Formats: sequence, structure tokens, C-alpha cells
Amino acid sequence: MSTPPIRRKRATIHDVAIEAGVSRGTVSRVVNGERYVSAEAREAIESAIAKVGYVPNTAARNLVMQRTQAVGFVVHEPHSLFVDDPNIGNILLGANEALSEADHQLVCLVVDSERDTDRITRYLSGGFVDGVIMVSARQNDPITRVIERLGLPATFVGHPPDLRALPFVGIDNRKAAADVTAELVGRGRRRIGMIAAALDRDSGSDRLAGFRDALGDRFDESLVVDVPLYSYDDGFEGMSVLLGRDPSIDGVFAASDAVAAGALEALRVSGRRVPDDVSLVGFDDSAWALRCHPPLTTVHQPAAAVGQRAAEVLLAQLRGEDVSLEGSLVPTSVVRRGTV
Amino acid sequence: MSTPPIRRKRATIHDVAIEAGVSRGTVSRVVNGERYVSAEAREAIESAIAKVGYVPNTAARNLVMQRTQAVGFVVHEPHSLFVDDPNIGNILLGANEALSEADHQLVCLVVDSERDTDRITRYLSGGFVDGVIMVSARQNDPITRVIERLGLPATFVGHPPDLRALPFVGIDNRKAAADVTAELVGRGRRRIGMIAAALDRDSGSDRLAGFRDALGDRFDESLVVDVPLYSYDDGFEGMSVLLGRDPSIDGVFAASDAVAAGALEALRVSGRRVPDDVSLVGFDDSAWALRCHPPLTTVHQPAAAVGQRAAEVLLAQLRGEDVSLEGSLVPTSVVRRGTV
DNA sequence: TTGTATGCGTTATCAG
DNA sequence: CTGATAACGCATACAA
Repeated sequence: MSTPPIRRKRATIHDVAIEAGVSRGTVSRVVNGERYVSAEAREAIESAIAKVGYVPNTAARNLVMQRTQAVGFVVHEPHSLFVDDPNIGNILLGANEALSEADHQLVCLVVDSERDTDRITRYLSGGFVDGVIMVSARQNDPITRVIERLGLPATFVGHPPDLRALPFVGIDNRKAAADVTAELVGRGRRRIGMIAAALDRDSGSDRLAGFRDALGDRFDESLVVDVPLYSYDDGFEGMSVLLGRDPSIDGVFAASDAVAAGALEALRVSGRRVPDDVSLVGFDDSAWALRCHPPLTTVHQPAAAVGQRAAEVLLAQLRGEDVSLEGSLVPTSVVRRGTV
Repeated sequence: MSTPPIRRKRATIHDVAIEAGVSRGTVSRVVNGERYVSAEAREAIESAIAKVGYVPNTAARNLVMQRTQAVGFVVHEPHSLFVDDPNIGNILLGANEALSEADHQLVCLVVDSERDTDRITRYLSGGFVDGVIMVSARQNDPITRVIERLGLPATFVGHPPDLRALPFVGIDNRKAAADVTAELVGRGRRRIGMIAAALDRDSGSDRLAGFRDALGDRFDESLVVDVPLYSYDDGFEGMSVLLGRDPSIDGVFAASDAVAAGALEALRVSGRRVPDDVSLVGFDDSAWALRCHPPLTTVHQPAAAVGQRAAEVLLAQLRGEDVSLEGSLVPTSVVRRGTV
């Protein structure tokens, strides 16, 4: 069995016009549901459309309309995050919902290699989309620069440090970090440390700032260890260092759930019980949080709301409205589970 | 602070031609890297391009070329699955890799509501993509029908029962089910039941068939309970029924990890210990598998490979090659964890 | 090697 | 209400 590579030629407005015995202009009018077409013309055209199986060619329409009703959703994350972190999927779903409401098509573009970057750059500048939502852009990201150069309407989720004149939405990392750290304090912990990560991103440095806020005078620089990535391995490593620095540590804020999971393991091999001996909190409410034993107390991100907000900000730009560059922050909540 | 809604007019080939003092045809030729352009012309044109900031308009190019170098990746799953099941993300990544290799852009389209279906239908028929990869199409899916009517090149991941003349790729559900059931047998279990789900999909019925294969003579119809969805709730319900039918049951094959997770809970409330009293296996190796206590022994799907294969089959169609409709099955493996 | 002319499928303008 | 006709931005056969 095999597919014959036939691909019947698509009917055009022209074909419909001939079939219905009218002009292309009239056909175009009924296709776009305009007024001022006679009932008989409309009828003839509609049956002609059905007969020849006409479906409008959007490329042609885009060309003349100068818009596509489509917006790109560019996700630039390492494999593991894309697969493990429910946040990204929820952001996508939230954005899709708002866009769908406005009759725009969300097209998700995933960049996973160098050549992906080039291709997506071309795609974006090729007029396939009216605007773009960027998720987790890198600092000095080529795609960001193309967007800027093109003047393509865009909204960022989170904001890379070098983002100047483009709006973004995100969560208040600093406040959220302070809130979750407060759980440690509320539990009566005295020696509270932090495994800070990704300090080159503002999410990383903001979380550290929030930790500091929550502790105030009791903040102790020597109890902060700083690792490069939001990863399990770095969490394990960081916790080991912390334990070496002060064996009496009894509370830890890990900069992400993955980091917390690694820390939990380090704690376990060192013979500490969580939460009996030491309390631990994470950040993200990712799949790691429930995978841990006990499940993590962590910061829940309203990912869908973030996606929705991002879409709304983009749509506003598309409508030509002025949008604030301040960025809008959606509120987080801490979810209490078993580690504190 | 606010963005001025300026959006500078994009430069066209025409502008470049004027700037460089040549004709549009020549510009087009250097843009597309053709031979037969003088060094001086090329040079003048290239600097002109840089000067006016020209970037080709893909909509126009698509219109004349009749292709887009883009393929759609339509995912039609309920929220929860999209977020919980790593398989879908990995399929996406695998497909993207193969497509990227061939310089095609993967655009992911998620359908999440009735209006999404309509819009995507329009998108697909509008010439935005050269072909499409359909993930988990429904039986009698409107999108499937549009694809068929358009003669749009397509590959399905999994195959809905009503899929006729379109190629698909997937896993061998039947064999995989037999393999994982064999774990139960190998453990010496005597009263082995199954919580079958989604028997209206072929994945569902194939898994049941595989279970039957593995048990042979020892298959006992009364130990099979059949629930509608691959869900936690249905798993809980199904296990309860099974326990009612035969309290001495000591092995269970749940049709998916979500089902298994529900079953595990039902087992727990009934006072059974897993795996001491009863062995349990799942299917999918989704996030549920690791979230359970103990973690599930289950069937691992080579999701990335499935995505790659799907993309390859689609690319073959785009090249005009005949492709087999038999469907290609990629091999699975069982991953042994704590429940057997 | 380069320029010219034509077509791709629509929408939009403007007379009828 | 309807029919020509001109864009839209690009590729391409053909002529020069």
C-alpha cells in the first residue's frame, strides 16, 4: 500500500467566480462576509465554493493585508526543562487561551540548537507572525536582537538583563522568595541558608534579594552558596558545601525545585532528616516538587495567568496601543507540603 | 514610559534595487545565492541590503513558490496530559530535530477548545504549512478530515481507528503490554487482572490484547475491568471494582501510569501493600511513574524517536516519495522500578 | 551577466 | 450591488 503523490491543485477565487458566473470581487465579498451582495449572487457563489472545494489561500491574503493573525511563541529552554517544568506548558496554554479569544493563532517555535536559532530568526522576520511572545530569552539572545531590529511587536516572559525597550511580564521573584523564606523563619529555624543559582539572570539575583529581605538582621552571608545552574546536580553540590560550612544549619531555601531535590539528596546522605532536622523550601512548583520525599514546600507560579497576561500585552501592542514597559508582575503563592 | 507605536515600513527588493542601482531580478538572485551575478553587482547589492535593512517577505515568497518550509505539529490533548506527560514534549523535540536538519520550521499548534479547532483548520488550509504531524487525533476528528480533503501531506502519531489513507508512526502497544504483563508473571503472581482503559482507541484495545497474549490460558475475563479514560480517577474506581470482584488478586496491569496511580491509592486504602501483597505495572513512563510510592514499573516509550520517525515520514512525502501506509512502530522497553 | 515582464491568489478602490 | 483593475513582494522564464 502506498500514497499516490497526487496533490490536486487548489481551487482559487478565480475558479469560483467562473463557476458562479460572477466576478472575483464579488466572490471575495461573500467569502469575507461583507454586505451588499445580492441574495442570488451569494447563493450561487456559495454552492460554487462547495462544488470546487474552494478554501482561501492565506499566504495571498497575508500579502495584501499585511498581517497574519498569528503570533509566535518562542521557547528557548534546555530539553529537560521543557519536559520537566509544567510552568512552560501552562504558560503556553494560558497564552493560547487569550490569543484564541482574539482569534489569533498561536504558533509555538522551539529553539533547541544553533541552526534552530537561525531558522526561527528567518521565520520571524519573514512575516509569518504579527508578533511574538518570548519565553526565557537569554542575555544577548540573537532572537531578541532581531525582534528589536525589526520593530516586531513582542512581549517577554521574564526579562533578560539586556532587555531595553520591550515590555515583559513575570512573577515577583523577590517577594515570592521572601514569602517562602518566611516559612522557614515561622517554623522557628535559626540557622537558615540559601543555595542561590543563576545569579546572572535577574530571576536568580531577585530570589537572593528576597531571601535577604526576609531575614533582615539575621542574614548571614556565609550561609549563602552560589551555584551556576538551576539543576539537581548543582543543588547537591551546593548543599554539600553548605553543610561543610556550618553543620548546624537547620533551614535552607533552594533557588529552584530541581536545586532543592539535589539538596534533599545531599541532606539524606549526610544523615539529616527533612523536615525533622532541617527544613527545606524550593521554588517553581515543578514536577520535582511532587517527586521528592517528602514533597517540597515551594513557590507556586500562576503560569497560566502569566501566559494570559503576556498575550494580552501583545494584543494591546497589535492594536497599536501604548503599553507600559514597566512589566506586569502576577502574584505567586507558597504551597505548603512536607519539607518544612 | 511607553512604546511609540511606530513600525517602520519594511524595505522591499525594490528599495534595495534602487539603492544598489540594479534591477529587482538581480537583487533576487543574490538574495537566493544564485550564480551568474558579477562581483561588483553582488557587492553593491549586499551593502544596499545592509543599508536599507532588507529582509525578504516570506508571505510573498510562499505565494510564488507554493511552499513554506514549515510543518505544523498539531497536539490535541487535554490540558493535564500536555503538562504531565513527558512523552508529548519529547515527541515534539524529536520531530523538531529531524525537521531542523532538513531546514524546515516546526510550528506547534495546540488545540484546546472548539474555536481552536476551527482556527487551526483555517490555518492548515491557508497554506501556512507544507505538511502536518498530528499527535493523538480523535476518532472523527474535524482536523483529520480537513487534512484528508485538502490532500495535505501528513503523518499521524498513533492512529485513530478511522484513519484510512494516511501514514502513521507509533509504538507497538500490544507487544509492549505483553512485555510488561510478563513482569507480573515472572514475579510469580497467580491472580493477575487488568484495568483496561479507552477501549475505543486502538491504543486501549491493543494493550488489552497484549495482556491477553501474555497470559494465554491463564487469562480470566472476570479479572478485566474496563474504564473510559486514562485517568487517575478511573484507575481508582477500576481498582476498587477489581478488588470487589476478587479480593485475592495479586497482580495488576493498569493501562496507563495515571490509571496505575489511581489504582495504587485504591490498593493503599484497602490495606494492601505494593509490591508485597500485589504487584502493579503501568504504561507510558509519564510523570506519574516517579511520583508514586513506590515508583512504578512501567513501559517506557521512546518518544523522541517516535517524533523523529514521524518527521522523516513526513519529509519523505514532501519530497514526493511514496510512503508506506503500514505505519512504522518503534520499539519500547519496560523500566523496572518498585511496584513489582 | 542583467533587465523586463508576468504570475502567484487576495483584497481594495472606484467607476458603473 | 457588481465588475474591472491596481497593488502586495517576490521568483523566474525570456530577452537583451
